Amino acid sequence: MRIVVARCVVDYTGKLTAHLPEAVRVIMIKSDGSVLVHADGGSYKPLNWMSPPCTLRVEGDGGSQAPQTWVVTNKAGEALQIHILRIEHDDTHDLGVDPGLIKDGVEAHLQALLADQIESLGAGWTLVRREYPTAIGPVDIMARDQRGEFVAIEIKRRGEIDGVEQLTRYLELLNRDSTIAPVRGVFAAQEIKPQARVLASDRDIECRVLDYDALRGMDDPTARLF
Amino acid sequence: MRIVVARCVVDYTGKLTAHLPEAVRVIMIKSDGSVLVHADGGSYKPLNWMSPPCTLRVEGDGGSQAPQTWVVTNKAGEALQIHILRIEHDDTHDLGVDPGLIKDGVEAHLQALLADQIESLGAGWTLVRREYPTAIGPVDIMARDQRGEFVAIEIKRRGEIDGVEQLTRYLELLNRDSTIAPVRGVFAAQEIKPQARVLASDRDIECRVLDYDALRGMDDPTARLF
DNA sequence: CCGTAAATGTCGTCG
DNA sequence: CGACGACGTTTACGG
Repeated sequence: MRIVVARCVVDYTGKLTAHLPEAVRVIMIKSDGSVLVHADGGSYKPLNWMSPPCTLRVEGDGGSQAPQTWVVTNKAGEALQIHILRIEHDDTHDLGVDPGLIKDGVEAHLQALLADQIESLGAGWTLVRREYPTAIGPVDIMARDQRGEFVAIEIKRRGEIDGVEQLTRYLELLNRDSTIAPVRGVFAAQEIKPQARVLASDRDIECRVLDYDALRGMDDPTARLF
Repeated sequence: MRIVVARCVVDYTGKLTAHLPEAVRVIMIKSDGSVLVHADGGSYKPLNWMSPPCTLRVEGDGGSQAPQTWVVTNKAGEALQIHILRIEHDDTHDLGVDPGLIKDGVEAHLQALLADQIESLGAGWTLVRREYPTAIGPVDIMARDQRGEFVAIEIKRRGEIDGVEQLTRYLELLNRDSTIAPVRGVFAAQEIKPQARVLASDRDIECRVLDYDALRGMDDPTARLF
């Protein structure tokens, strides 16, 4: 990876047009050719960038410190032009291949925990299957209640309106199938936004707030991911 | 901004748990305290990060090159631990305040172009207004067709299911208003995904694919943003 | 500060 | 390779 600190002007043309006036910025050039232009603030998103695969070409190089333009292009015709006015720092490091990130705690894990502890939603409930397939996509969990009636469960970390819409579409479809109807819905999330709760209530969908730590505590500790 | 290249092990605990095994990575520490951990690949998203506002504390510093741990925390109780094993590079640069990004060509621009050329959707159509207000948010464009009936137009760069849901919510609300009902819907986007098209069709919403370049070409060139 | 919608979203997974 | 949904989404905008 090459790391350059330089006074520069940057222009992007592609999905949109963007322009950065003259200032000192950090330019990262990764070994796959991708380029990030960072300011000293904002969050992790660069001011401008080009994603791989792309190629970098140097124009008007009149010497190592002379003004020059770096042009990064890709197959889609997008272009990032970096006009270098003065280089303050320029260094290249060999980082090697990164071993990558190990994650835990996302929706998939919530789903696994809840499937293993389906009775936490109601006594006598049984698991039909996870990722229950339908024509418009899989239902997170299909279960049956103590009376044997089907329950479609949609799981989110944060429950918002679009999650209720998603579950509504599933329920509409599932209830056309006379072999399983009636199917009711449960919207389960670690946190449910008020507007989502209102919409769910309006559609007779039950909301359940999940306690991730409690589910983990009840879970078989040998099943830890790491 | 401080830029460090170091062999490190990184752990994040917060909204989830994440672990990065030992490797050489680039660590950016911005002046607002935020931290990014980048590998030499992937896209602009760091492997791990902490967004501002947050604070960095150094633990177990046994000398400038000795193993040490940087702990970045925020008010929400999230923590990023960076175990520094060996520093290959460490430099600080004063970038000053960035003048910021100037953008053009996003949905707002599509909306402006389409509002100016509303007849491209149908002969005799007239613009009622852009950002037509409703209780649940503004409709991108409200128009009337050649017969004077109202048409609510939702504009996206990429038309997906959630855009159709959004327009559906607007239409449901608008059609309760007897002074403008019936209101029909048009889903307009540069690109419309098949599933979105199916859902729109099911709800009697018309899909229209927008040609951005053609709309620009017809547009008054003096109206350029920059 | 909360809530919603947009994003050059990016990233995984699965067909 | 494209479609689809999740994301520690982040970010901008309005009430």
